[in-house]
Amino acid sequence: MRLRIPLRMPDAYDEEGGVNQEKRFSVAVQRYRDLSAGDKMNPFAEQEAWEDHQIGKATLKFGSKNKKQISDEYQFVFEDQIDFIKASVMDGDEFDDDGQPSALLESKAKTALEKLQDDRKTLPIYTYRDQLLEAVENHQVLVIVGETGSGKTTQIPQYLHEAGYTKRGKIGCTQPRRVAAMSVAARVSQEIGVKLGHEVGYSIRFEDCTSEKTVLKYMTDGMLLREFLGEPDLASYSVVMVDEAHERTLSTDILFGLVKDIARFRPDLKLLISSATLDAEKFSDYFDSAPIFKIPGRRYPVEIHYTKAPEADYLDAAIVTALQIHVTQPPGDILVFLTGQEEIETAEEILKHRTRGLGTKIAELIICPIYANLPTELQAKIFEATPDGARKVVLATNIAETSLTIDGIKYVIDPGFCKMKSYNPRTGMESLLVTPISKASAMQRAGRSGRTGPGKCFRLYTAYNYYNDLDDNTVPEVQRTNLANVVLTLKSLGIHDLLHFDFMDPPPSEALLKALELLFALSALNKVGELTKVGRRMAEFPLDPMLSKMIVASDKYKCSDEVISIAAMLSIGNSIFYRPKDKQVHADNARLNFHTGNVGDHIALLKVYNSWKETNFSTQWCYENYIQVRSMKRARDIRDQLEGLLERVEIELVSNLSDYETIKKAITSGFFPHSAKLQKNGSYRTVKHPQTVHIHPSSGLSQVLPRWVIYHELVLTTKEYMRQVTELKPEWLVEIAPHYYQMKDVEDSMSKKMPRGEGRA
DNA sequence: GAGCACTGC
Repeated sequence: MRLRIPLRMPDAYDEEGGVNQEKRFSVAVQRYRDLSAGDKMNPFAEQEAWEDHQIGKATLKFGSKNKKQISDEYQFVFEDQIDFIKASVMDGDEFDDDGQPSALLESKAKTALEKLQDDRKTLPIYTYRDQLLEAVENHQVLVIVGETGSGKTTQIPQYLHEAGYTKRGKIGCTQPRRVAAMSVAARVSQEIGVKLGHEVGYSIRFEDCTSEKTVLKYMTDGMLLREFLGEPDLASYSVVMVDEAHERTLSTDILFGLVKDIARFRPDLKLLISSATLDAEKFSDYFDSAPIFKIPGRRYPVEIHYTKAPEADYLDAAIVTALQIHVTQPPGDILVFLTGQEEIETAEEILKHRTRGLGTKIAELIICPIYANLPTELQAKIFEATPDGARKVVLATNIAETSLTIDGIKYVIDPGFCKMKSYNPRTGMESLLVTPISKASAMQRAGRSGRTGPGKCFRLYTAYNYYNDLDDNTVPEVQRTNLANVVLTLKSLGIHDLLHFDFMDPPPSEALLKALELLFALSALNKVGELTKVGRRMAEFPLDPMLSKMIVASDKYKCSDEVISIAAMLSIGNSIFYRPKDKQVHADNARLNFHTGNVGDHIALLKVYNSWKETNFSTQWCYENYIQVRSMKRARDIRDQLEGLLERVEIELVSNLSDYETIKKAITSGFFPHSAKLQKNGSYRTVKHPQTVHIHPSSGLSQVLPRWVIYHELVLTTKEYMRQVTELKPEWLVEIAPHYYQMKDVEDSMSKKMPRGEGRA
């Protein structure tokens, strides 16, 4: 694949300054000019063909005589406008029946409502309202292809409501993201003129904004999956719409199999599968040749530019292209897709350095990094309006592909890579790899430049690369993840033959078998693969099975209070400690405070949580200890939810902070399959499926090297690492999991040969 | 003595 040559260091430009830069620009401009002037290849052809295809199909099927004029001021954004959500809720209050509405307020509300109703009629989908209702009437399952801006998400549930479908039950509409579920529900409640949470509501984790009255329910796909557990036939729903199905989230894929199944014995249930991409045929095939209903979108044209030859270093090419756009192109902000935090920081430094070298020769370039782990207050910068005469360049991860929308972007630079998680079921190891993106993803990125006006996308790869090297679609998550939790969920829905579960794209059978094997080891399944009582209790928790088992076991060890805190901290992953480049020593010292006594990483996490709690959840405390506030708040939410669930599985909330050993035994009850033993050379060997691993350097035990450890997870980075490690007494393994370990597994043959100074902490 | 794409329950 592509080679990365070392970046030219900024120093190299010190002496030559602007002159050199100008040379570079003209060369870079030429690269594109050659292409766009060339007659062999039309850089817009792909986009045009695609749009023709989209509009052509709709025209063909339904005729174009009623097609509405596209309105230029149309720019309603569905997703992730946190500011928008807040505004919407405040607008919604205008319709509140809060006692004594003034005459002025009433007339204002009426006008606003009328305007909203007028707006609804300008949406592309409005033209197809009657045909759509007819299609839903005549078919149980319908695949809907609708571009962003078609209005499908807000309008289809309303049309069905108006047509009377809510008399027989709720209409549920799933979204892959929480913010989308909230903001769409807010918008629809405004359009109908009801208070959010009454007739129109949303349901996401930690927040159920619905009531008895609710008939239009927007929700995350994961939330509908949890609802299946309490209502396996979805009896309270008359319609289920799975929106953004092309994103193929893990939950969406599981929902597909489940709704397809219940549709067979519930002929009254209507199913809408809504996707924004060209692979509608695949969805149709999966749902027994369901008809496809196409609705044209509404967006601005985007010019696509490719490089003439492959770029050896995409980061350098991206920086050059950004500067080139800045000096040659009309006003409009730039969005650059990079793979991760480190790359973004590097790009930021180089860009700053190069523009500084140019002095006043060019307009101001405002550089805005954005990635999920960037502290919230720094993220806000990308939403600030660009001052006149200046230009903004946003350096983003994939977060900007679907999760957030930035106004004013006119240019997109797409190097063609992203970081993707993969899972090896044989070793149980996860890794994050820089991988070429798919064509679908490239289209999505390009579209980010055409939201508020015509845009341009510069792809840092060739047209040949695009057509021949990129996959059509991203490998669905279900095929590259640990399935332990999926299998537990399906088992608790009474689905036994998982190897024949009707997945649209089946995961490797090895991954399913690995999950089954684990659940059996955890005593969640019996020998014939049925859920045990332990398994049913575990399924109540929205956690990975080993964490759930650890909580169930904490009942016996009388330390559920501590264990749910540890589970919450572990389940938020690797983003608790904040380690800025310029204060690494301080950050590391702060972290060491929680490791005194070599208690292990699990107990250290417990100490972090409890210390924060003692400060009454102080933000300041987090800053002082280099801890991410957002992660801690999330841990608190999860912990609260887990505490609520304890009652459901009849576990008493008991605290036993004085005895770390019992806490560690509870942890071992869930994580005994993850045990490892120290080798002579300081590495470890996993006990059950032997492989060589190491304690991650961020662990409090990385210098201590206990003889026996249990670990939370294995990750493959530069080495095979165990992340989150705690010391273990080998006899616990036989005591806690006699079905899994025998004495010979845990006999300590190396006690005589232990290196000096190492061994038990 | 390393490295944290992005969601979701």
